[in-house]
Amino acid sequence: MKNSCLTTKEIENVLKSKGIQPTAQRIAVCKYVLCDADHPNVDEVKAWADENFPKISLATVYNTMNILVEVGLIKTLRFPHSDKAIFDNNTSIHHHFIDEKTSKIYDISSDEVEVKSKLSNDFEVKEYSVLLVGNKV
Amino acid sequence: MKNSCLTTKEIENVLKSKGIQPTAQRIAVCKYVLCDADHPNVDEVKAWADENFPKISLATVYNTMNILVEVGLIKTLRFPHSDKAIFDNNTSIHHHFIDEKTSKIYDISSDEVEVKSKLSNDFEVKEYSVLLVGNKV
DNA sequence: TATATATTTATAATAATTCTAAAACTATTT
DNA sequence: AAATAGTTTTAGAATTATTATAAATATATA
Repeated sequence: MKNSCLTTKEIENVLKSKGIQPTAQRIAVCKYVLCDADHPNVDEVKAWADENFPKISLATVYNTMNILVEVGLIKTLRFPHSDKAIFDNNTSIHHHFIDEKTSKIYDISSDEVEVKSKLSNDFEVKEYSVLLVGNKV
Repeated sequence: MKNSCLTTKEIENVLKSKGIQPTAQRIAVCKYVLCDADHPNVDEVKAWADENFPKISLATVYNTMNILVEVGLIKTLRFPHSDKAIFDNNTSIHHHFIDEKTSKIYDISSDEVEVKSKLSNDFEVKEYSVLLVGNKV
């Protein structure tokens, strides 16, 4: 398993703090999803887990991802080019650039793209993000 | 059928100009999708067609939407809250506000939300759009 | 340790979309 | 106008993404 941004103990504590039982499968998924993963879809999480964890079912992967989204540890993204959900462990405001050819997603910080809303008050904006599409050279 | 923004003749011409044979089914779908529809999904297009056109199959609806996207008459949108494709007959740069509660999508013009990119040159941006999420009052 | 509760699993079910191949339609050639 | 070639539509099968189910397993609690 690759070097992770969080120790097992830390992941356990994060899960507990959110009221989630830190089972072996959940910890394994989190090791990938909260650290090394870069906008993975469910298949990628499953593939990683199959290589780095003795046994996990696809149902548990889906279930765990849904739980992580519910408690706000990750976010679900969907883009026009694919019908698969993509997950993002960066839950603060930021943006995405998607390469037309490769479909690779790049995180774009709020510093790099400025958004100014002049919307009327009846639009109460809670969050926003910019999707940029183009060519990465 | 509701009052449409394009006559049948005009739709025929639009399709022909894109190299698409203007069949009865395609014209019917276009009457809705290019005019009255407001961010419909495939089900909504099918439901409209079932009421306003003698007979059309779901496969033809999918097929027609795909063709319209290919030639650039409409765009596909996908948002985190749903795994269904949503179609937009506004193909120029604009933005979307989605109401958390109702999932209704509001078009937001470029005048209302300003986007300024400071991205480095290796990101060649071809198009972009802002997704705003919140509460519409 | 026994028991209650929660989680995981394999599999079935559902839902969105695409594929297939025959039938129906449209355009073109005669 | 009939024959032919090419295109589109259709019903239904296939595929893919995701959720539901219910039995087996694991964990927490008394």
